[in-house]
Amino acid sequence: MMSLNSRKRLILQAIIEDYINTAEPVGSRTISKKYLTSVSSATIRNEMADLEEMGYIEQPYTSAGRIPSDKGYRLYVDSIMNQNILNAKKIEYIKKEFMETLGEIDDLIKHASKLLSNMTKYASIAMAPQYGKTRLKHIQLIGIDNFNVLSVIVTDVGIVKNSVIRMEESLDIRTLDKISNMLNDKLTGLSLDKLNDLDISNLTSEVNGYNELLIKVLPELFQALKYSDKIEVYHEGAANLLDLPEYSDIQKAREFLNVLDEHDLLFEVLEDKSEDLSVTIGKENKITQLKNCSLITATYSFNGKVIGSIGVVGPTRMEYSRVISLVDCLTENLNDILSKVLKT
Amino acid sequence: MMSLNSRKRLILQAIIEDYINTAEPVGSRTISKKYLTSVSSATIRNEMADLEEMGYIEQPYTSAGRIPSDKGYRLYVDSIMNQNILNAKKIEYIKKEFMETLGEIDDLIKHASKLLSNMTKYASIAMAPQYGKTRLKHIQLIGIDNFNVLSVIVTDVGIVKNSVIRMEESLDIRTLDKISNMLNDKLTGLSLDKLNDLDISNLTSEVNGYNELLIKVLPELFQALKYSDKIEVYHEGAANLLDLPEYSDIQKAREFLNVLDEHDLLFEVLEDKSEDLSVTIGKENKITQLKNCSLITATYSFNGKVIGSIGVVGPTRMEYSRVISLVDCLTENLNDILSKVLKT
DNA sequence: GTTAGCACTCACACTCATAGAGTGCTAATT
DNA sequence: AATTAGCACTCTATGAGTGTGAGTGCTAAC
Repeated sequence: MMSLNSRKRLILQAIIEDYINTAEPVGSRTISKKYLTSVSSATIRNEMADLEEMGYIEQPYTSAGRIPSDKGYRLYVDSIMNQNILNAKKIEYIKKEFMETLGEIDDLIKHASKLLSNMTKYASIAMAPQYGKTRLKHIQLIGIDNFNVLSVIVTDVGIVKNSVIRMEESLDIRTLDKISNMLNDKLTGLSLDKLNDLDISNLTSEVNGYNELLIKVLPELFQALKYSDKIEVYHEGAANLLDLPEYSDIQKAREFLNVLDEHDLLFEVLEDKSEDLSVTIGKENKITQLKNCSLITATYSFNGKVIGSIGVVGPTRMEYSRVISLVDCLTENLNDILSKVLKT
Repeated sequence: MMSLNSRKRLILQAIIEDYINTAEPVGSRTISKKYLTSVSSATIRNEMADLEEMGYIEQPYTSAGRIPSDKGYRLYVDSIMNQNILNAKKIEYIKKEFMETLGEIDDLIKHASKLLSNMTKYASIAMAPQYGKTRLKHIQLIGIDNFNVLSVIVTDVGIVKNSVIRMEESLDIRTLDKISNMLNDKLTGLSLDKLNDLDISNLTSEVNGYNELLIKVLPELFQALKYSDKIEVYHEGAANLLDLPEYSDIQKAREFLNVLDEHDLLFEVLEDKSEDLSVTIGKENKITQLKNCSLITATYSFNGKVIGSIGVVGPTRMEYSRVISLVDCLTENLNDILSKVLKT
């Protein structure tokens, strides 16, 4: 019976790591010379034939070396590879970068994304906080002048969209405050998603005479909130991938870049990640255009609640160990900063 | 004496337009067959030799056809090409797309950028409104809870950054209103750029006891405003360019994509455009990495004041006429919407 | 001033041979 | 029974050599 004994695992590891470095199919001689010097290439060949039969490696064409299959990478990531230990300098660097970022969460995430692509040399993708899942903390209507009202919505993770509402009738400060207070009373603590489903008419009874604001304007505002969640997806460092031989074929490069420009697809990819850190390899991806790619994503949270995710996209021939440790360290810092910045 | 007679101009036009379509050097026979059927190829050859001597066209190598030089394109754009007339459907389409956009200016610009790259099939770049040049209309401090103050800054073109400020000391609503009012009195009408240079200490005398807010927090806030102007540069449709033969060389593609990821560079490019509509061809670009590209940009304004710009980047072999008319139509609509949405 | 004719140039596509890396199998070795 | 040496075989990548065709510049005729 053919089993995945420890030598086979060593060989698989050797193949994967060599392939990750060189992007060239790995031959038996290379392994016997560079990795398992005590064994002859003939022996390695036999083992490789077995590994191929088991589906962990494949041959691009007859009499070429072997390259890892998605299944091979999966085994590697799950139980073969060594954990990469980030050196202190890098950790320090990440910390420092984060400390220097000022501004809102959005900026923080953008910065993190840029940092990630710079450090990994792959592309990074990120979604801004999904406010839908956060709770309303404060809503305030502010009169700017006679006919313009500014609405500001604050959630437990910070500020969200806010917009200027143009009114037909003029409202004085006193009235606006009154309405604000009423809205705060009724709505604070609700998740923004719920605001959408809310029956506004319940509220109107209490503040009569300002129907325009309540019935026409607010629902629109809430709708805009929902919409804005979807478009806040970024990517950075796409150009990095063009250096890799995987994308020396323009056609492939183009296909990949197209995915990055489709915010809907990216959103889909990032949205359904619930684990802390997730590795998706090649065909495991639901998105067809990403079947040649691997994704390493992590979620970031606030108040114990996941509010978004960020990650790295690259070819399946990715430096998993290195990237995982980077993503891990980065999100740790990110979460840290978030909890500090947003602390109530 | 060699002069740029009207036949030479026709030939130059033929060369440029054929080259724009095919990306292949254009030969004398092609021109005599497709464009100037009444003249023989030999004559065309003579004229082409002249055009080359004058610097309007060049030969990639001996005995190849001719391609336009930057100088040739320049002449073409300035005084040869026919103005493209957009068909009604396209105009309608642009109008419709704009009508359906809701949300803030930023979203509007992003949408416009996307629209532009989709319609032109080149890449588009855009900068969000430069608030620095706009005037403060309203500033408001809102207490969210005991230790968090939300500051909102409204300008004459809409909303800008606003941020939650965490305070050491608790401030009640009354106090915040008092400070808000004071700030409004003093600051309304100033351009945001000026806020930075402002001597805060002037203000403190009037509201004693709240030094933390005024001296420590506000300057930081203003600083953040300045910073945020720079990073709001987008690009869309980079992948479009990969379809062009100009970028079949990965190296070139990579170089170009890098520029797009460098927000500082893009900012620089977009910032110094003051004309209504500007065409920059090849080496006319200051940015070295764009010396092979042409740029067609336009500014958008509000209240007669230019607040940002948006444009198209592509190879020098660009469909100038078509793109110019699109950019023109688009910014016209954009300005239109802006003036309606923001009308006070 | 224009055109036909012609020799010349050069990139590109194509073929073909060779080298080299790697395999799988068999037989010998441990 | 597991390992290894040896060998024939396969397939790609590389580079040289060749032919083709588009295009030119020049000259001489119209």
